[in-house]
Amino acid sequence: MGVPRVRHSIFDTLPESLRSEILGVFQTMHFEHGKILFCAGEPCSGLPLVLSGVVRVQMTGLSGNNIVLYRMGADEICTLSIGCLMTGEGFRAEAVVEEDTEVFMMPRDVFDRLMDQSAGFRRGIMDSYGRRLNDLMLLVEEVAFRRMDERLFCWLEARAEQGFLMITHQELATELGTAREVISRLLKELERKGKLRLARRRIEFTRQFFD
Amino acid sequence: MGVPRVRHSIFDTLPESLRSEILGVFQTMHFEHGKILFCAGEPCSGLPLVLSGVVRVQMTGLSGNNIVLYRMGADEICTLSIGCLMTGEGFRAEAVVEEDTEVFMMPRDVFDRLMDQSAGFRRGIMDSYGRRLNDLMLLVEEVAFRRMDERLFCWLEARAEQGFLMITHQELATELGTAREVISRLLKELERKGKLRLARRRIEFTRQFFD
DNA sequence: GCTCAGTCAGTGATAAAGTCACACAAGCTC
DNA sequence: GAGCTTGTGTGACTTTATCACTGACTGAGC
Repeated sequence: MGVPRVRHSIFDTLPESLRSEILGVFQTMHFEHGKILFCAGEPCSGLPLVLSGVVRVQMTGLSGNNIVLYRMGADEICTLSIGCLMTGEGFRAEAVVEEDTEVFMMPRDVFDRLMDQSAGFRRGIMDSYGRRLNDLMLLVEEVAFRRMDERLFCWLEARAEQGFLMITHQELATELGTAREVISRLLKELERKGKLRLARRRIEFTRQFFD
Repeated sequence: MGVPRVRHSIFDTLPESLRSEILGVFQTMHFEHGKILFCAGEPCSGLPLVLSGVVRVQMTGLSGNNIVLYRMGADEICTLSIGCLMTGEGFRAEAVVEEDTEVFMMPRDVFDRLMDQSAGFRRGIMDSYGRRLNDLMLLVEEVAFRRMDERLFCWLEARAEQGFLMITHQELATELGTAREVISRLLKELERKGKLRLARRRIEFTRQFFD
C-alpha cells in the first residue's frame, strides 16, 4: 500500500514547529466501508478530520425514518462534532463510512490549543461551520418546498456520469428523506418514460435520461 | 426611556481593558418591529449581537414560499452572519425584527481581533454555532417527517399561555413552511373540535385546548 | 441441483398535504 | 356607500405518505 500522504489543508497555515509537533503526535485511523464513525447520542471522543474517503451523516427521526444531512469528503472537518465536543451532549446524528476513510481524531485539548494559537486554524473551523450551516439551510428549503420527482431527478443527475448506479430504493429514500414506495413509484415512472432501466439494486441511465 | 443597560454575556469573559475599549467604540442600533436587519443575498456589514428584542430569521424558497428557520432573542448572536462576513457571499435568508430590538453591529476587524485575543469570545461564538446547527438539524427532521397537524398544535401550545394569539393564517403557514390553505383547514378542524375560536387575525384558545 | 430465509421491488387502497381557483367577508379610504 | 386591500373558507384535484400485501431475486446450506 505504501505510506499514504497524510495531510489536511487546515494544517497548512500552522507555523512549522506547531505542525510537526501535531503531526508527530497524531495517529490516523482507518475506517472501512459501512463502519460507524459515531452514533446518535454518543459522546464525542475528538474532532474528526477527514483525510480521504467519504462519510455520510444522517439522522433518524422520532418516527424512525432516516434522512441524509450531508457528506464529508477528503480535506473536510466534522464540524458537527465540535458542538458535541464542547457541550458534551451528543447530537442526534450518525456518521457512516461510505468509502474507506482515513481520519485524524483530534483530541479536545489539541483542538483548544490550536484554536488558541492559530488564526488559520480558527478560520478553517469557521469556514467549515459556515458551509455546514448553509448546506442545512438549503436542505430545509428543499425538503419543505421541492417536489419529490424533481429532487430525485436532480440527485440521480448528479451521479449519472458512470451510466449506472448500484443502490437500493430504500437507500435512495433515506437520501431524500421519504418512503421507499415513493421512490419505487417515481423510478417506475421514469422507466416508463424511457429514461432509466431498473434492475435489482441497479439503475441504468439511458441516453434519453440526459435530454 | 432612560439609558438601556447595554450588555451581552459574550463580553463577560473579556479582560476589563478590552471590554471597555470595545464598549466605548460601539454604538447600539435600534430596529423597530417589522424592520429588516438583513435581506437575502445582501453582503454583511457586521456581526449583529442581539441585546434585546426578538429577530426572526426566515428563508424564501425558489418557489417563493417562506419558512422560519429560527429566532434570536436577547443575548444571542447572529451566527449566520459570520459565514457571510468571512466569505463575503450573502446567505439566502432574511432577518425580520419581531419585537423592537437593540443590536451591537460588530465590524469585521473587531470580530477578528476578539477571535484572536479572547478564548471566552471564541467559545461563545462556537457555542452559538453549535446550537444553531443543532436547531437546523431538528428542523430538517421536523419538516421531513412530522405531520402538519401535530406541528401546528405544538407551535400553538408553546404560545397559548396568554389565551389568544394575534396572527394571520399566512404568517402561521410561514412559521411551519406550508401553504395558507393547509393551516386554514387544520385550524377549522381544531375549531370544530372546540379547542379554538377563530376570528380575523385572531386565535382564541378554549379550556378544551389544554386537555 | 433444491429449499429456505432474507432482501428487494411492485402495487392497490387510503389518508395527509400541497396546489389552483374562486367566493366572500371584514376593514379601510375616498 | 363604492371600491379597494387583506384575510379566510372551500371544492376539486394532484402529489406524497402510510399500510398491507405479493412476488421476485439471491445466497447459504444441504
